[in-house]
Parts: sequence; C-alpha cells; structure tokens
Amino acid sequence: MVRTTRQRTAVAAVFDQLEGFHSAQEVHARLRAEGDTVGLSTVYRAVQALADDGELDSIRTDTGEALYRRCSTRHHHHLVCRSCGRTVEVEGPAVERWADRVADEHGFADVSHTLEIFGTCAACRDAAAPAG
Amino acid sequence: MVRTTRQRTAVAAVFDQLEGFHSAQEVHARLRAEGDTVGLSTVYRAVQALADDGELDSIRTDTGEALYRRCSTRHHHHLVCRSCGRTVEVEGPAVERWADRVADEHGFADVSHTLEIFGTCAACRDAAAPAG
DNA sequence: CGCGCATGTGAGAACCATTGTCAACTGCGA
DNA sequence: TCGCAGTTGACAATGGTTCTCACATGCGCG
Ligand SMILES: [Mn+2]
Ligand SMILES: [Mn+2]
Ligand SMILES: [Zn+2]
Ligand SMILES: [Zn+2]
Repeated sequence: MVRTTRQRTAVAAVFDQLEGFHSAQEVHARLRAEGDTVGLSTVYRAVQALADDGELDSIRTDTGEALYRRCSTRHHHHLVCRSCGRTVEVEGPAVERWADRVADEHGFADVSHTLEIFGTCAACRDAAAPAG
Repeated sequence: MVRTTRQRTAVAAVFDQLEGFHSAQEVHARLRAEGDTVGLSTVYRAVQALADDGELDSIRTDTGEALYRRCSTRHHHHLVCRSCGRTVEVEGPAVERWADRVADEHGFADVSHTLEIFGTCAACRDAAAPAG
C-alpha cells in the first residue's frame, strides 16, 4: 500500500513548477536549494514510481540519462529542442495506427512504441543568428 | 585520415556474422572468445565510428545501454521483440512526412526523429504458450 | 488516541556502461 | 624505408543509477 510522504509530495510538486524534462539529479538539487532535503535515492524511487503510475513521462537522452516531465495522461509524443530542451507534446493518431499495423503484419503482439522528434526551435535559431 | 586496422576490421566483421542488436561489451567478448584480442576502449571507439559513418544503427535499451547492428543505409525504423530481441526493419514514408510537418508547424528546424516499435514476436508467443 | 509493522527513507557503497589518459605502436604517404 | 599522425589498450576515472540496511514513519486497527 502506497504512503503519502513529505518526500514523495515534494518530488511531485517539483514537476508542477517545472516545464520540460528534468533528471532525478536535477530534481534533487532543486529540492536541496529550497531547503527541502530529500535523499537522492528517494528522488530516484519517486520519479520512477510516478512514471510507472503514468504521472510522469520519461525519455532517455543520447547519453542514456533518464529525464522526466509531468504529462497529460493521454498518449502522445514529444517534439524536443536539441538546444534548449523545450518540448511540445504532439499527437498523431495515424502514426499510432501505422505502428500497430506494421507490428501486426509481422506477427508481433502486445505492441507499444516510442517516438520522439528533435529539432531546433525558433527561439534558439534566432539566438544563434548574427545580430542585426 | 582514417586507417584500416586489424581491430576496426575485426569489429566490423562481427556485425557481418551477427543478426540483431549487440552491445560493445558483447562484441568485445565475442572477439575475445575467437582469440581475436581487441581492447574494450577500441571496440567502443570502433562501434561509435561505424555508427557515425552510418554503417551501424544504434538504439538505447530501457537501461540506457547502447546497442548496435549493421543496417541498410536507407532511413528506417525497428520493430523489436521484447523477449528475444529479434528485429525487423520497417519503413513508413507517411510517418516521416508527419514528423517533419509537425516540427515545422511548431517552428522547429533541422528535424530528426527516433521511432521504435516493440512487441512480442510469434515465435516467442508460441514458446510461452502451454504445450499441447 | 496510541501500537505495530509494513513501507519508506537516506547515507554511503556498489554497480557498470562508458569515457579519459597516455605511453607504446603502426598504417601509410612521401 | 622514414616519420609521424592516427591508433591502440591497460587502467583509472566518471557519473548516472541501483543496492544495502539500519532507522524512521504513515496509517489501519484495536
Ligand atoms: Mn504513439
Ligand atoms: Mn523515420
Ligand atoms: Zn530551443
Ligand atoms: Zn521474440
């Protein structure tokens, strides 16, 4: 049976104040900075539990680091800025159907999928452009 | 300027004999077993170089481990069996266009994407089914 | 209200894939 | 063949994540 603890509440609260994806380490540091001490192990357990419950969405960076963000419960994917990390939730029913169909055609069952789109957002392109 | 060395040749050769995805560690062990000694660091550098050249395709496991496999040069995605790791290369031009369009609509440029489909293959389902 | 205990916590160690170091080695153009 | 930039590999270091285990505590129950 799952208990409501100060620590779990604090970790969940962080994601209410934060946009985009953040690592367990980042959440831990932020809590520390606020004077809200929560052990690193506990933060890891908390974000994983939240992700299992579907309250957080998770992705892996190129380096294999796990990032989490609060997300809507409905199935969706992410459009992520390579430069600033800004993310946009996107949906594509047609893609969903395509994935299921392709898997079915090859005899695969219990189908799931991961899909992420990467690019450089307009703000980051403007920032990089020569002034003037 | 890139040199042809015994080690790089050996690593590349492994992927000619192997189906599916394999880790650097795995490749290293296999070379060792064949009496073909190649340093672990060298194997890591070799698979990364091959991936950069587009000769190997790479994905990350749930645990963040990098896996590589020889793949065709044309853009495609993977349908992977959760149980045995068997993979099928799949293509979906419509998905490509959708991803580009979605990114464009949100002002993102230099767009790329990752897409993987997971499921249980027919063979694995048969194996799991009660005998008789 | 407490009690009891299953759950949760956290400091620190362990894990383990990956990367860095650097002296020795070698492919290959000149 | 020479010279050296590119390459190697034993080993150390990194760093994110997980494990350990003694201690703390939420909460159902009496
Ligand atoms: Mn989807
Ligand atoms: Mn694609
Ligand atoms: Zn951006
Ligand atoms: Zn299978």
